[in-house]
Amino acid sequence: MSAEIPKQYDPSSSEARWYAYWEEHSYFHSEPDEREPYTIVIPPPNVTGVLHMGHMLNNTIQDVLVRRARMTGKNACWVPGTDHASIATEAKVVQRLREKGIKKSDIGREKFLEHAWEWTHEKGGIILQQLKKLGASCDWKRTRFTLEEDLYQAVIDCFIELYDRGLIYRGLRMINWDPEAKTALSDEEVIFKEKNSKLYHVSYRIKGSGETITIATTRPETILADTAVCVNPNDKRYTHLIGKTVIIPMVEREAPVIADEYVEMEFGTGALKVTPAHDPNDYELGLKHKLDVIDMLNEDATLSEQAGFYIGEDRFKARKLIVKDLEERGQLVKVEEISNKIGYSERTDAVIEPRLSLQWFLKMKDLGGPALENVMNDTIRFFPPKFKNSYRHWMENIQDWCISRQLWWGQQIPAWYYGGGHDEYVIARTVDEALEKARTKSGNPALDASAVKQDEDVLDTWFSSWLWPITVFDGMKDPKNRDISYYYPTNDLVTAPEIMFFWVARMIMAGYAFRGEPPFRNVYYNGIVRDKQRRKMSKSLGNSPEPLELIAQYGADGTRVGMLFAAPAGNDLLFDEALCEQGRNFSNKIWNAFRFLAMNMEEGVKYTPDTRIDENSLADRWMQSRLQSTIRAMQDDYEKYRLNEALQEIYSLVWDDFCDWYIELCKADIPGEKIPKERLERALGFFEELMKLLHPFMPFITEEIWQRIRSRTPEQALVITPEPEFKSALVSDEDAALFATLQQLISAARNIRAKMNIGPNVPLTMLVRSSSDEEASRLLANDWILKKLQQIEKLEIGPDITKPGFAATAIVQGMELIIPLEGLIDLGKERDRITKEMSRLEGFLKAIDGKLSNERFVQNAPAEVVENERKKRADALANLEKLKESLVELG
RNA sequence: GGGUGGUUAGCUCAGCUGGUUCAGAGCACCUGCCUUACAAGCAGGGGGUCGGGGGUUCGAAUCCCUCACCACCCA
Repeated sequence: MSAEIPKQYDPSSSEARWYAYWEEHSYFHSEPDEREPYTIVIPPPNVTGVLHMGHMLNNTIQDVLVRRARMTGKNACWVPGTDHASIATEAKVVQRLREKGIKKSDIGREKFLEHAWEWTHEKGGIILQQLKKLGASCDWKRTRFTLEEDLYQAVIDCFIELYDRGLIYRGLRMINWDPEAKTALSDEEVIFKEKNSKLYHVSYRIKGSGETITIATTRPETILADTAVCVNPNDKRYTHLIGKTVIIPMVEREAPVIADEYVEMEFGTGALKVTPAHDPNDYELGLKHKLDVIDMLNEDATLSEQAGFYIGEDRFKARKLIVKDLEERGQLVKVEEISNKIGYSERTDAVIEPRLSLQWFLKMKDLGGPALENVMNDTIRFFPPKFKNSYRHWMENIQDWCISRQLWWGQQIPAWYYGGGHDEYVIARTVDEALEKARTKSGNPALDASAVKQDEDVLDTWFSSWLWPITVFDGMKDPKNRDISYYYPTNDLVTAPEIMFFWVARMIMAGYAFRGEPPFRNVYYNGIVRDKQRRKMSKSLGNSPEPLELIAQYGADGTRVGMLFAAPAGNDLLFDEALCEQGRNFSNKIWNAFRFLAMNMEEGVKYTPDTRIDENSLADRWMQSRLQSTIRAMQDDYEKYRLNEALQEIYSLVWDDFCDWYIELCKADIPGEKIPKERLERALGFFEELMKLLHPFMPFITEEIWQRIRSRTPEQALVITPEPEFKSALVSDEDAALFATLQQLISAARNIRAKMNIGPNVPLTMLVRSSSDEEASRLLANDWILKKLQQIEKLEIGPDITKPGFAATAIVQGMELIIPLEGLIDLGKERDRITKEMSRLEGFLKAIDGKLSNERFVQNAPAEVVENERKKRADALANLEKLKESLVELG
């Protein structure tokens, strides 16, 4: 097995092979059993989407959690799936049809949906295939889609249930209108962006006097729908005008001047035009002051008949036109440059138009109660907890949720109209049921099927994905089934903070509303992936690397490590390919560690990795102790969801401790000879433990090596191997300290070599003046470690070492390391080195003396602290003395 | 405008309830090395008055106030 192992690790072949092997043996599939469940539901990506960096990070984290849970003996179940992304998908289908010259309205609902399904089947699920490349250990047999039959029905059931509870109503309200997609949006789907705008000052005539009042507006075209002018009652400038009548420019309509404290006196002119149909605040004012409502916009944001002017023109065109006309009429006072926030559609990026519209709403107040309480009391924990604040803020100011969308791609609202009246509808699953209900409600038994017509609109996609943790286990259809009883509540949810309100909050509401239990126990918010300039990575900016190319270049393991290295929970990730490179380098390091051990195997000999150490070897005891401390630290990190720190722990254990020290000490004494069998087996034993700890982060290379170390049955695959147990008895601080002393002596010797230009192969004399005989004997008992890692011709350790005149010295743990420099050595350099060290110590001493000479410190600080300062002082003084001597001896 | 979080080495960050050389890690950088696996490597090294100011305390990166700046969320 020794000869053919390549010098560089090639991830491509092993990744495909091991993923296929895992799938073939169904390691990722879960069925309820007597074990404790561990469940994650994936945040469903858009069915027609492709993998981007955000998905990479999000799913890497989930995979680490799931794989780790699987290795701690839990019945791990990670449910994958996609959502139908109502607006985004419909927009794409509409566009595709347009390219073929087909208009949505021409082909009708049924045909349109055929096209949508076609598109979905064509593009759908690609993203899930991409996740496999990343190594995601999802239970693919459980893959769900929010628009498949069962989940469709679940959403309808949910709607009906909430309607029956009196939580859903149909109402005329101010909503966010997307004129591009021609649909209503929820508040959460509106993105506010800071823009440079113009503030137009327009003067309105006061009826029956020569006076005018000047208002300021950013949307002058809406003047056409003004029905009042409002001032602050405390504003002395305008008091005399309150109750008077103004003439609205252009349309010459009369409207009252009203007073309301809502108006900010400082903004603009302090006088506000009121357009109840086209601004949410104005709408509220309109209700309060019983103003007329004039709707001047069509659904595509062109001006309607109601406007009176510019009919049929786009709103932005109309804006230009009215500004010109006002100017000509002398009513445009001035134009000011300002910056303000403008709402855009999250999906189509169209400027949102506030619009009065008849829509379906869900009352949020009652649903929000338990959802708020159980996050605040940590029944559901947030990582990092700082997000609890914004969650609370949102929850406490929650508005009713507009759940209807003027789209076809989605669950059609189960409302049936039998007349034009506001109240003439029924809620029903089928046309027959609707008819029956309609007959009862209308008192007209003669109604026939042609008289009832289902609502054309569909429900917000989030109105299906808020049920996701329930519906993936068919918990709406069959609330007591085996799966939902076993897997629900799920354990962890991993998602981006951006969708905390869209999705997380609503899932929590649904969880309590339909199951009386939270949907999950913990929410881990991963950061947003940004580029080095902190810009969010996006397709449109073109600043995002292609995920699959990263995987091809650095391997899935390398890419995962690269992402996680930079991803503390809740902090944004500044992605840099160099991190993936580091991950790839780590893969290669592991590979070569294995390669080295494999090269030391004798042909035809069977090696059995051994986790029992050689009790007589300090190196073994130290490595064991380090391993155990790391196991403990990683457990702690996992509990706190500090995955990047867990990764750092194992990275450092593998690279710094195992490769740089342990393997070095394992090497055969004579170059070219093989490592003795038992020693090699112990190294392999450690190596196996490391592979277990590393597996959740780097699943592929660890499985590859695991399977190469010995041949395994499918039951012995690493993916289902229990992670190492922590055994506190095996942690030895004493061994760790002794080994650390030896490491420092070696480092000090290397330092001297480097400073003095002494090559690594030049044999040295090492003299160590210890503080006691015991210390000397402890070190001497392990002198092989020094000799193994340094070319030493003579080694002496003891309290009575005498120092030759020409020698370099270093202080290690209060001991003096002396290296005689009889050869060609630069005395000046050594003198510089010592002088530098002395001045460092003097500075240190000065700080301590400052403390100790402060009487109040000595009196008030705890005795141990004072004592410790005294000891530090004594140590520093002693070290300084030794260095002084050395300096004298150098002449 | 309201809220939240942040400002520590060139970059990204850790540093919990003040006191162990507590000023750290990784990357980058500099120097020297193809030393029995790995140059995608090995060894060694330099670098920060912890955003400014003030306060509490014997003692502050850590607690309080204030200012500046940045980011995010909400209106």
